[in-house]
Amino acid sequence: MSVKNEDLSGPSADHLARIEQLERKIRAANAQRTLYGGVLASKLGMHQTDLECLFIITLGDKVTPGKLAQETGLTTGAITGVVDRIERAGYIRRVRDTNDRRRVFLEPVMHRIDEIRAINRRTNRAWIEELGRYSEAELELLLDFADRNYEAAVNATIALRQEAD
Amino acid sequence: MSVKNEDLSGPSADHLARIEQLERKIRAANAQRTLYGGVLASKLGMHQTDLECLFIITLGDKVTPGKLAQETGLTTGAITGVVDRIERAGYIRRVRDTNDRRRVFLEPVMHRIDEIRAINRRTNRAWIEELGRYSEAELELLLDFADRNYEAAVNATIALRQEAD
DNA sequence: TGATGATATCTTAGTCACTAAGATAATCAG
DNA sequence: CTGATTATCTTAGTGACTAAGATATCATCA
Repeated sequence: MSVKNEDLSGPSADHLARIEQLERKIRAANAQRTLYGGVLASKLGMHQTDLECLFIITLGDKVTPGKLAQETGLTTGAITGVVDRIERAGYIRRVRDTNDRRRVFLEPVMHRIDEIRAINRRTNRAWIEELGRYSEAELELLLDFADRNYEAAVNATIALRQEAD
Repeated sequence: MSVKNEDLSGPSADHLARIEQLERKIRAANAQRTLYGGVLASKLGMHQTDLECLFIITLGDKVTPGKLAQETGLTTGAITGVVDRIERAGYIRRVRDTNDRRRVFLEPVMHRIDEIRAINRRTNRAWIEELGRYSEAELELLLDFADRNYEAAVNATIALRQEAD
């Protein structure tokens, strides 16, 4: 990331306004993506939470119910229900860990998950094309930004949890 | 946005891999921001949905319960409950539209909302600082990207809704 | 003006995903 | 072996949500 500072008095008011605008736009985009997730879930006959959990399962390696609970902030009891429904729908399988038989791995059933990906590719065709037009350098900036945004969110969550009530 | 295409055979495999990586990171950041919203909401003694609705109310101008229902995808019945709770907590006031007395404007109580913003500023101090280091050109790119992402999400949602079941 | 349909919000009844607490079972430490 | 810890599941109860309909206001037009 390049650094610029026209003067030493910190960001200008105009600059600050743009930053706030950026935050609002990101939140608006997030909200819209969340809405899309809800529509997609109901189209698939599943709950939004379940679809989000399924996404986490497909991202991570050897995800367990406990890890799902951590990452989503849901209780382990709720996760049992989530996993039950996703498994019954055929998107994952529970596989006992042979090393530690208390644990369960949530193994994605890829050919079923590809069905969902196919829908996403179809409805996001134009967007994927737009992304393809970004240069390597631009993608680099966006990737770095997304990374920082993620880290900032993690840190903000930790900070908030630690604040005295 | 600049356009680059090293060859005419479309994006390279490497380029495509980066795009997918970008999408995953954005989703991960979103999920983490959502989680933060949940923690913040519970800290404030409110529901996550209510906090999200409050955000929409503060963004838009003269937001009505009906518009809230549209933007969130919730039923008007659910929105009545949301608005009841936010109003009872003192963050908004119901104000009847004098022109069309069926309608209700949800008027944010700014000094109460500033309390929430103060928390966000506190927990996101480092992130805000990081944002301040981006150049105007970089911010421009990020803003444009967020815009496109939002539009793409809107279009994807419409496309998905229109697909035959 | 008065009747008809459309629109905005609220109400009601019922459902089910969620939480909190605890049960179960496996692992680990001494 | 014994007690403490960890991972998952179970159970009971709650309340946010949906679906359907009530209520009130507005718009249209004969």
